[in-house]
Amino acid sequence: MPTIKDIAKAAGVSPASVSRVINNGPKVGAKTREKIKRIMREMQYQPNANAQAINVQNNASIGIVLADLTDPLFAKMAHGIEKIAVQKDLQIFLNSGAFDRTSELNAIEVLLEHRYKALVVHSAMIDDKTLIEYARKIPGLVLLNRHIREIENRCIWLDDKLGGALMADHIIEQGHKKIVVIGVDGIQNNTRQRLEGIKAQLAKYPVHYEIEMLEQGAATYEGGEIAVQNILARGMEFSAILAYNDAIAVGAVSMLKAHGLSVPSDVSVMGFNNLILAQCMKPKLTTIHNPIEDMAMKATELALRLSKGDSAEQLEFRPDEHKYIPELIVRQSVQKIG
Amino acid sequence: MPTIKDIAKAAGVSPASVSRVINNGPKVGAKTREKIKRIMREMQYQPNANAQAINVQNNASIGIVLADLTDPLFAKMAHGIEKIAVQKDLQIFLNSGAFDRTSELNAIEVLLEHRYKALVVHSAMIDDKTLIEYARKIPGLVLLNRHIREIENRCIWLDDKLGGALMADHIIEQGHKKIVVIGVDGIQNNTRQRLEGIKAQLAKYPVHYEIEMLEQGAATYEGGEIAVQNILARGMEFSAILAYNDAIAVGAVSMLKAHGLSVPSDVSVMGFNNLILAQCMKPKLTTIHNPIEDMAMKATELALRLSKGDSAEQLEFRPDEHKYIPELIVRQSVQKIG
DNA sequence: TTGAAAGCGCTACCAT
DNA sequence: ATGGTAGCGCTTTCAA
Repeated sequence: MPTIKDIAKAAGVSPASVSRVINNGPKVGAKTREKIKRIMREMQYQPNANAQAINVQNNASIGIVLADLTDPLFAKMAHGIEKIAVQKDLQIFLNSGAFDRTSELNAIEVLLEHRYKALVVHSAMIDDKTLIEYARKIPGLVLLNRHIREIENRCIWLDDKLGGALMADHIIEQGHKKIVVIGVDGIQNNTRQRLEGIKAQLAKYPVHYEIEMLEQGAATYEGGEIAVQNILARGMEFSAILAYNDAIAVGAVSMLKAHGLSVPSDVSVMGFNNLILAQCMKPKLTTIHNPIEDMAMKATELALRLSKGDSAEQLEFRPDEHKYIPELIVRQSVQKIG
Repeated sequence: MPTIKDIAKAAGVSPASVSRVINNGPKVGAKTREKIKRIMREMQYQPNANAQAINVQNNASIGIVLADLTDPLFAKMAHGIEKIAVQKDLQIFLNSGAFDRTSELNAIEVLLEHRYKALVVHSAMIDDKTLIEYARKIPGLVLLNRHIREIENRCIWLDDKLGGALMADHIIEQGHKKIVVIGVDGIQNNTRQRLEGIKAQLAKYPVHYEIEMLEQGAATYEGGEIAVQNILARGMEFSAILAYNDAIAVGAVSMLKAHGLSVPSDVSVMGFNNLILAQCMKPKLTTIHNPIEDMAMKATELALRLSKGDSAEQLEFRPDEHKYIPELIVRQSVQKIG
């Protein structure tokens, strides 16, 4: 693999000139430039990005950490980030945390060791305190899909409380009084926020509601099946299920059917996120739209801006630009009762 | 940001010793080691991966290129690759090609510039010739989900012909004679292979079949909807649709319904890949299982092995270890007719 | 416009 | 067990 020196020698010039050509720098004569280019092509020269990175401060690419590659929401985030990257002609380097605290931390560390300056981090398992420290230490770090008050100017998040409220409102309007919420465990506070939103909203109505919270492991189809099995096994009474996401909702519907309960005539079910899944389901899933792709784009732009030197504090902080609004999507999985 | 020299100075030792400690090397006294470790912690030392990479030949991490982050099949690939990475305690760096030839090429180049030695490439848009050149040039490059005869010892692929044959067999057994195949355009030869498989299989039966091939853009839900619209607009007659993947199939089902045709009583539909989507659908989708996760794991292991110096030619090539077998999954979207 | 040379942060060899 | 030091491939002054 030829180095810059080999090229220089072959072209009869100095390494400095070759470097200038590589970087499209000025101060190289036209014919010299052409000659060097030709030789580079002939010798199949390939710059060594590591050597370049060691010299220049600035690693322009964007480093991203995603909690879980298997989450379908991931695809949307990745897509949003990618859009910005393509638009600005930047590279993205993705590291996955596999939904595990240690891996997530490791993913961040690796990116830091490679001296990425703009970091979009979607962490589900790292605690607030640690993330705050990171944020303080790394100017270009932005948290996607997470809200930590102390560093909220560095966060892009969904108004989960509102999301919960929207769910509650809809389900109340349809006359439901015995409600089961299926959340997920882990550090993620989306679950808690939404539950708060749900409860707060219920409290506004002058009726007594029974609400059960069920936190179980996986935010997946299988997770939804298991959750419903548990609910049924416990003999709970309920007419509605509010699921943490669409996949859980779909799994729940399937397990309900397996037990002879049909949706929405026997049980109403709501999902969250409004992924494709929700609209191909039968019955089509009533859910909450999550503008995660927009959020990802915003987070990327922010990370890029911050990494360019504008400190977060200098940027005026407008909460409405950081907090995104969920929306109720009414379809067919909720039915009016009593 | 402190360097190795700063640490050495602060600890009153030489950079060499610090380097040894960083790399858990031998030949450092216990107390010296502890002292250096302490100082590193105190000064928040963070190794510079670029500087490290410039010295050691070997970039142990795995570079991966994926054609499209938004393809749900992607999640499975990524997951498979990740499994191996975690197991071997290696980092993965992912670059996306956004389903565009130039981006895919660029993604590979960037990885090469960073001197990644093990490359798992899932390219949909780069032509055979270019990939062959890359494979020849880069010992650790493996192609995932693609079969190029000239370098098949460097490919991990699905037997798409068999996949097509399985579809054909099933649909024939159910008595269908007018069949529409929905493929996708682009360089991808999966479509062609499957079509070949379908046709070859049909030819074995002593009956006349009408088969229409429709290549349209997106391998998505929306793509499926559009395809069915086109089929209907052209006034084609058909009793069965064989879709390129589950998403298309689901979109097709939805559009059929919108036109008053129900599945499977009016039209039978088959998907491909057997993603979660296929089993939450109503009717549950009859489809072909694609063991893409296993394939991804295999590709990663192979890339790793090749990058370690065993040249591909030395490794005995056992086709059955490179060619994966699809499987028919019978559910509810295909019905027996006349 | 061009070249010489001093680093960038780290590793690894050779001494001690 | 430790230190000195010559690179790794590249960029970037500073001189010419």
